[in-house]
Amino acid sequence: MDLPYLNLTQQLVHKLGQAIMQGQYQVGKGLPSEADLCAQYNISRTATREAVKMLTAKGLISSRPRQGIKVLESKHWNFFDVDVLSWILNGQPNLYMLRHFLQLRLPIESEAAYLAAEYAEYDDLKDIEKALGRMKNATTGQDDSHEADIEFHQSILSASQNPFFIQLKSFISTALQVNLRFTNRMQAVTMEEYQAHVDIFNHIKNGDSEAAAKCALITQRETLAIVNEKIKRLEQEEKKSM
Amino acid sequence: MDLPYLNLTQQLVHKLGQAIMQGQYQVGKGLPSEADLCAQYNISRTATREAVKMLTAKGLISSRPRQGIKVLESKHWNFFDVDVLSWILNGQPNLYMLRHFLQLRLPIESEAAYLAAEYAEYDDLKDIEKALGRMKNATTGQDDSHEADIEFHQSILSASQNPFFIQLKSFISTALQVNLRFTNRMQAVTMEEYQAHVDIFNHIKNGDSEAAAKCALITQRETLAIVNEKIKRLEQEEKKSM
DNA sequence: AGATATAATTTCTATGATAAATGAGTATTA
DNA sequence: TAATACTCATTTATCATAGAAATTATATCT
Repeated sequence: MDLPYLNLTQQLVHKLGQAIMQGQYQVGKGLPSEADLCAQYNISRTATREAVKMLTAKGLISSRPRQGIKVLESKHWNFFDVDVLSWILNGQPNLYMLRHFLQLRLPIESEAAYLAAEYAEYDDLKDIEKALGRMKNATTGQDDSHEADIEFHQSILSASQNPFFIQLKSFISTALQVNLRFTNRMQAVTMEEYQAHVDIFNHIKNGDSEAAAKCALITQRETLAIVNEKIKRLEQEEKKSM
Repeated sequence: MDLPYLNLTQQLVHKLGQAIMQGQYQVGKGLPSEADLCAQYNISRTATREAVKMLTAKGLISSRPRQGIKVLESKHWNFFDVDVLSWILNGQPNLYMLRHFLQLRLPIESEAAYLAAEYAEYDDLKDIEKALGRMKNATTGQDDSHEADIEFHQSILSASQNPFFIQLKSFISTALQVNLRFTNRMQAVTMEEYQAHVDIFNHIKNGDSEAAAKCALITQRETLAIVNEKIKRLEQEEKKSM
């Protein structure tokens, strides 16, 4: 694997980030002081402080004289930061989290399709088409269905020509990986799913923004309905066992 | 004003952040080296390095030995970070940026209304109602229309019970301020606008998620249409003058 | 009781020194 | 000549130490 070299500061950033997401340090309560962190992780104050600053920049903690280092409330966390997101997912992903993801993806991707229909350029359409090709191959097991799926969604976000949607590419990509963890296998793309994606592409190509958005919305609402159903069953079981 | 105390590190973070957004340092090209920054801003290496780390955490720059400090491509920037966003807006807001904002707000706020209709709790409804009250007063000039508007949108995001939507509150709030800068005055809320908001609230209260979403969507599409029209006219004028 | 001063704790800032990573240029070798 | 290995200069990364500043708790005084 092409794992990048991480310097001490970044190592600590990741360790602390994960520790926070695993609930190792409670919200509002303090982390160890600067000096204690140095001792615990056996690194210099410089590196420790820089790590703290990076986590501060991501909205996870605050650090002030006398008060020490505190975990902030989750509403301050930058969920759209790829690091933060991955720490959360590696921490304690659950069905509720998955639902939250889907609830956000649903409107975003639908509107991205809408915008793509209006603003997509030639190269964007080529990219979407390419992803569709991979997806078709995945129906017969000739390509990785998961990768193809991600590529399709990303290409539509790119086609929106909107920097905010483009920024969300990494967010969506990460979100799709959680999805995978729950579905938990290399499921082949069904012919139905493939067809739904083809439909979206055609609407985009024809510049029919309303149809593209609607089509994308329906697909996602179905996925969300499945998760909601799962949660419902889960909650009923919990109720029974009480 | 209650401007918070900013330490040297954070001061530099803001200065550099704004400088980058104003295009003072070109993407791909390097910023001054660590040592030069110290000299230019007359602060220690410690503070300088920590500022660089914070900007790195926000995706604006990268810093490596020998290579120095470089501005990353904008696709790496964390647009959803409030600091980054405000730097962008203070940098060079324009109609295209405003359109990008609206394009994102549109699906988000619509779906937030949908979710609010499904998941809002008693207190959430109270908050929305309170914001509506302020908005009504704003129609007769008895309250600040801008503040009331922001409060309304925020309360709906909160009611969604989804942490991602809740995180977007600060984003939306900042975005609304750009909007204000373009409309550029304390316009009173019209009775029509107020009524549209009341409708959304009623749908949420009745748990009619589809209607709530649709209602919110329509309002926003209208706003967006106005901006699109403005841009169109602007582009035609530019064409003429060439 | 309330205002004011003092003290203790923790981060913030500054500085100096050394290590490590990186890339370019140079020499070496097949 | 081309590929490889080596050296060197540059820049950030890390460590260590010292003092300043901010914040809170406590004690003191009126």
